[in-house]
Amino acid sequence: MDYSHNMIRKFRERGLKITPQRLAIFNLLDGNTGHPTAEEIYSGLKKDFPNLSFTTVYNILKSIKEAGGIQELLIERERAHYDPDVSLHHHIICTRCGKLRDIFYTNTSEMRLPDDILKEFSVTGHQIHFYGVCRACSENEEEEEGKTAVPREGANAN
Amino acid sequence: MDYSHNMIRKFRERGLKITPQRLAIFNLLDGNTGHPTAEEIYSGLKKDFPNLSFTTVYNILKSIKEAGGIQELLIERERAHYDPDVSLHHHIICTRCGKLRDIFYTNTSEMRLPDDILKEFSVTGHQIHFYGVCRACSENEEEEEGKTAVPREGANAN
DNA sequence: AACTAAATTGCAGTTATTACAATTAAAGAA
DNA sequence: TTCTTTAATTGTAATAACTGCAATTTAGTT
Ligand SMILES: [Mn+2]
Ligand SMILES: [Mn+2]
Ligand SMILES: [Zn+2]
Ligand SMILES: [Zn+2]
Repeated sequence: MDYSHNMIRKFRERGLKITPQRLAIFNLLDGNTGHPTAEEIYSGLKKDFPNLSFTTVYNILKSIKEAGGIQELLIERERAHYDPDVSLHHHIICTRCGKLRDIFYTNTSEMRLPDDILKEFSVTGHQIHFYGVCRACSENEEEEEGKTAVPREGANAN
Repeated sequence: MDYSHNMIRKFRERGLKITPQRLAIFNLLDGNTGHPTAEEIYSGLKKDFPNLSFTTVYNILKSIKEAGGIQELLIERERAHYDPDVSLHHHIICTRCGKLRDIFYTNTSEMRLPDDILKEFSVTGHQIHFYGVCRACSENEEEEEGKTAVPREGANAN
């Protein structure tokens, strides 16, 4: 609710119109910690907007991003995930099943970049992505391995 | 040279054959700090292997990655970049032109993850990506803006 | 109610990556 | 060296996420 109102305000400030599709996406994103993909957002709205276009979803996400209302997570090759929480936090994804979780990181060691980088780039943001294998996936794997080989402990490299 | 020999050894250990295409990719990657894409690797070898297949490039990159010889950088939506330097360092990319640079980060504040994450995931790695606008691009932008509006200082958000 | 610029829609592209079957070739044995 | 086996490479077709664009609709204003 709060998120939606903020976005409405931001969109108005930017001279963008408030359409039902935009409102619906604001509402879908509001408090959403699931890091949805464009496809998931599209599916989520399809019931209420039977002839919603994918193009519209992409357009709206682009506008929201430009207004600072989401971050686009480039954490897996196949597709982008969208996160309405633009505060400082990191993410971890299971490279087997794609399970994606927030990491609210306490160790606030300020990212101080080397001077030559700061001279060459005007930095706008950063993302920290962790990769791993989740419980469920490593247990499944053990089972499958078990048929032919000796099961190992959960730790294995990417 | 050293990189190639290591990769040859690693491939042998894993029972993989040493083919001319594989050798050529090892050599292309050896000491390569340019973070090439699959397409750039393909083009780089095309002179020596006129009927090299893209599939081969992707297959070989996959094998090298599985052998720990490269990291795949998922830093921009469009394509993956490959980095034969698998030691701890970060990257920054210009969101306008795609210029991609290493950041050798000194501040070694050990990434200590929250316990609930460590309980749920067996972590295999992480990547830190910075986004920004490079000198050349922000200067170009000023020029273009200058035609209609007042030029600003270099700092602008994504 | 009428107007107009902007948003949405429906498709048709684009592009990186993957799947797969047929051909070729590396590596080890004879 | 030649033979054999098995994996690697090739060529091509498929996939899937995203983008471009022209036509239609609509939000916001008068
Ligand atoms: Mn998040
Ligand atoms: Mn690098
Ligand atoms: Zn998993
Ligand atoms: Zn640039």
